[in-house]
Amino acid sequence: MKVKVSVPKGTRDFTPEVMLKRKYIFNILEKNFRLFGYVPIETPALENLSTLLGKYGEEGDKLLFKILNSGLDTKIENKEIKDISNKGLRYDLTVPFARYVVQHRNEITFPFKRYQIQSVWRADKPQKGRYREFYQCDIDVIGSNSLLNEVELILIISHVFSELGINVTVKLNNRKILAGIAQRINAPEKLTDITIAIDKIEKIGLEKVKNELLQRGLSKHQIDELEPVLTLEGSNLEKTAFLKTYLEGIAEGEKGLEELLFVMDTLRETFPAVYNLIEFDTSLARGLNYYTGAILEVKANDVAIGSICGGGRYDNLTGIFGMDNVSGVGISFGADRIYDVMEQLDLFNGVTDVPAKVLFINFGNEYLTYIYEYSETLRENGISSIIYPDKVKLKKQFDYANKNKIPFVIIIGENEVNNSTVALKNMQTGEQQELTLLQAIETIKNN
RNA sequence: GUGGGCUUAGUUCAGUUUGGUUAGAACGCCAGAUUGUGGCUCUGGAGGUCACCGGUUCAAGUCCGGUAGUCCACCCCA
Repeated sequence: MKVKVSVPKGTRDFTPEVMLKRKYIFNILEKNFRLFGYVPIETPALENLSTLLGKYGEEGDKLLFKILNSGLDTKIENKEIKDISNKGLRYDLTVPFARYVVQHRNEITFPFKRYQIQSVWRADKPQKGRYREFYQCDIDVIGSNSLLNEVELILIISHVFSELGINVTVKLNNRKILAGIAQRINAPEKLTDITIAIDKIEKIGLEKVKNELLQRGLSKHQIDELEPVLTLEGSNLEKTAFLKTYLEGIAEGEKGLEELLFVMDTLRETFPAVYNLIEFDTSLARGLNYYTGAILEVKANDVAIGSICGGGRYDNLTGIFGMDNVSGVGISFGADRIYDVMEQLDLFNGVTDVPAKVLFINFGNEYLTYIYEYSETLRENGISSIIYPDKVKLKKQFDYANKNKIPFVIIIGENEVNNSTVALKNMQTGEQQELTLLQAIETIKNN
């Protein structure tokens, strides 16, 4: 009987072909994280609901996957959520990390630089570039207020995406600037409404944003005062020059601008090429409400997809768990979206791995001792090798090499045994040579 | 959470407009031509309860309703 099988909505299987490409991305990320001295940790897929709830805003709470308590009756009627569920799947890696830091505070030497590459889950409605289970690759520095951490994160972004071959723009802003703007128009309590509305300026245009602001309770006068910010254009320096005047006398706003300028100036003076990726964008808001300072988002220049990396500074995330005065800053690379971007731009061309470099043809057990010995020698030389397990017709064995993109086939039969050689066939060119094992190894290595 | 499109062989899709005998193609798969040499070619073969459940009808892949999945937009977000 035939059974219909499938994976749950919004989740995916990864085939070997896809996994080899994903590994390529993860390897580049991890290599760069290590080069900057970040160390790995992992946390459980499950967290206590009390750890997760209330950290991501109202919207985030709704998107949390909650796990039923074990030992429940099979029928649940009229139960409050707190009665039936006290655990949930992690929604991101930052909040579990804050929990980790608080819990392990006595073992950690600050500033603590960690990276974490694990999947997260959101009960979102899936669509393009949006999955219910996806990987985040986070790096955070916790226990340091220095803005040099922000500088370093942007430097890492630049390294990673240049190595991957993706042209990006790093959009930069600061929550304190946004707060200052809200204060400037006498609507500090409307900060969230303002940021949600101005975030859409590029998408829906000035007039519609003004309408939305009216609906969200701002006065005509306040909106007029806000308008120069909404229409702000020009170079980073022109924008910051405007805000310097606009935010004059508003302490929080001035502080935010000062932080932003420090990050930008440092990069301009030391890494001009990296600075050129940066765009100061007053409309960048970011939804997660634990951010307090710098916020940033990375967009791919050549593909229309949501942000592929984002993050910022959070001054008091550990405070929620009872550990005050520990500031953190971090970013999260969205591996699945990076994959989609690279696939669309055809950037995997020639970079992906093959299952093995060499396939040994099986002519029967009488040649097995040679095959085993030779394949071990290849492996000692770092050359991955497969022995075809069945003695079947050559066509099938060659087909296997083709389909798995294995570049070389080694044939050992009666002739080769008599001559103490191997027949090495290059599957791309079709060229076949009778060589000693050492010569064969050299040929494979040089290819 | 709101709105829309789609679902037919392993895959990509025709067929649905106008209901009518036995649902097609390409690619892929298997076997042979070719028992120590793959990609090309030729020959043959397997593979479908037309997503599921129900309704209308003498008759449903085709019309109607529901469910699920999937894709897209909005909301929000990686």
